[in-house]
Amino acid sequence: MSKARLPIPEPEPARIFAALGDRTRLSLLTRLSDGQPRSIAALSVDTNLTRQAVTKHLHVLEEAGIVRSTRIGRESRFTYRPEPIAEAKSYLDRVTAQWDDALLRLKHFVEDDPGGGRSA
Amino acid sequence: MSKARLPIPEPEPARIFAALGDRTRLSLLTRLSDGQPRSIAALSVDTNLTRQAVTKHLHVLEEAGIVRSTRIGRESRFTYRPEPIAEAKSYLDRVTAQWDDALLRLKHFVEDDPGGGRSA
DNA sequence: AGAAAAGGCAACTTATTGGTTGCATATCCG
DNA sequence: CGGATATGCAACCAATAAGTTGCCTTTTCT
Repeated sequence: MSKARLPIPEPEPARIFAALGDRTRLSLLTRLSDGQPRSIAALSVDTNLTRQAVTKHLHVLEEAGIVRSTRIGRESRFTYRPEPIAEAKSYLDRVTAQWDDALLRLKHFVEDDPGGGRSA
Repeated sequence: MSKARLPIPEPEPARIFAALGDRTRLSLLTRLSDGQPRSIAALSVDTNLTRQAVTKHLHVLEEAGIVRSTRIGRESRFTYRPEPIAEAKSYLDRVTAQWDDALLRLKHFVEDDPGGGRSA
């Protein structure tokens, strides 16, 4: 039994965040998140970078699972995939939840113990 | 009138995401997000990295505004700051919102035009 | 067929990152 | 005071990232 090949490697949060950690890639992301597939050429206009630079950024996004590429004729179309962004949000939600939980505990501690716990 | 100095540079989303794009820093973040300030030494135990490596990661988090450091006696305490994480979530929410919006438009388009818009 | 359009691939350069070691400084404590 | 604790600072190193240029292949379109 060989391990089933995953079509998409399900990248960990760190890889997703790293892919988002660049202005150019965030810009590409916001353009693609309207659901419209776009070619590299289309994504390269309105940028001062070369087509190859844009290509590299798109590959970074693709390896993070944030976009998918499909070759159609002579062009390759990049399409937004929502799952990794959802995973990133979920991760941040857990961080926030732990923080909120800590605040709540502190509040209860103070309220339930007006003396602040000091025995003196 | 000189521009008022911001105590914290209010980093852009890309910088925040970049700071989150590393396993070690995510690990430090989850430890600090319980609200407890910790010294560098305390954050360096349970890691195979050197203290200086941890220090560098903490500085990256600090420059992204995610933690704040305060020197107390001979040690510097790092404390979690929730604002940048909230900003990151808000950014991802906007991406998701645009995506959802696009899906909704598509749904309406299909429902309002059962012929798919093809005149032939 | 032949030019134009869209990409892929590879080599190369520069800057940044992640990590290390060594040493100096500041505190705390008995 | 003097040792242990906690950190800061600087130099240095290897790997990766960001971006470029040059060239070759595949499609389209007329």
